[in-house]
Amino acid sequence: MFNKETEYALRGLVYVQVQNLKGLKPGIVEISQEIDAPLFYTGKIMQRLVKQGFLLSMKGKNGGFFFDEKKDDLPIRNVIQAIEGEKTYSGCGFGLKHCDDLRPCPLHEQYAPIRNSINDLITNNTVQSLARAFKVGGDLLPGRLKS
Amino acid sequence: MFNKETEYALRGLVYVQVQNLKGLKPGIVEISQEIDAPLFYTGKIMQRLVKQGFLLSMKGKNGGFFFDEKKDDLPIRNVIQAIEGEKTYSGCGFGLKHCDDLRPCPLHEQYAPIRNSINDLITNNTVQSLARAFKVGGDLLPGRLKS
DNA sequence: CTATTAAAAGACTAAAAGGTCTTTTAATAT
DNA sequence: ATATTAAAAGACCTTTTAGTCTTTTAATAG
Repeated sequence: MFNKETEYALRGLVYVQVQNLKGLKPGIVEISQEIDAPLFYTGKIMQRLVKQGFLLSMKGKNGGFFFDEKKDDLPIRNVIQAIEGEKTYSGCGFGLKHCDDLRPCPLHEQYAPIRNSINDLITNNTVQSLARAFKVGGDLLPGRLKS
Repeated sequence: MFNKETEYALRGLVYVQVQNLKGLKPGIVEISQEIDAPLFYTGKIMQRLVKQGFLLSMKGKNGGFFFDEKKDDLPIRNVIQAIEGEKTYSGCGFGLKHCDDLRPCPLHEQYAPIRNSINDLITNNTVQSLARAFKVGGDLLPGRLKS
């Protein structure tokens, strides 16, 4: 569904938020292990996300990644778009530039509602709501974010 | 939705079938122009499709690509799978290896029905049904397969 | 103040996807 | 038979995605 970078980014962000809820600021080594992603690649990705303003980080002892609690919840759509670009889930299912309700490609009628559902899904789910969803029965199952 | 090769393959196959219905066997130059794809890349892709048995071709004068009318209609799923592999539209939306109804990832409940719809779409639509769908009001609109 | 810790920066490599081009093979019209 | 046409084969190139690693910067605990 998503490319690798997006996958790692989403899993990383959700893991950070899960730990933040416990008052912890995880670092790259911990994050990469828990989300089952390559160490250095995870580092690069998390750093890009900080530069893009999705979350904060601190260097040095007791450093790590964390969310600014004053900010609104972060829809995963924002992350996906920042990584994969504007085109995501807006194009024609058949790859035609000109395809709409007036001049539909043969797949349009069937694909349009699917595309809408995907858009709803990535708009309505946030890093925070997903992190909360991992707490089934009040406790986070270990290793759940591993691929 | 699909990668470039799959897009070109599907558009190419539908174009061939549209022309076949008119008793014609288009060649690579014509196909690549009509589906708005790179000439040599289109050639390579069409040739792979022939080697995989999806359609037939003839060399030399009056040569070109065409479908074996004795064969069943070709679901686009078969083409997609041959190009993109088995994994297509079967994985977890969140990229987790272990994600099912029993141990769902936070997106599972929302993504599962979408994935099912996509699977239905690619199973039920065939190259032949799409080619017929392009004939709106009995006549094929020109340039409709251009991207 | 300094050793340690951990993120930031950025150079580099590998693999896959996307695309180009030339040469060879085969069909057929003349 | 042969010139012409068009697919087949396959070598190459470019870009993007994925991943690795080293060096630098900054925070803080002692």
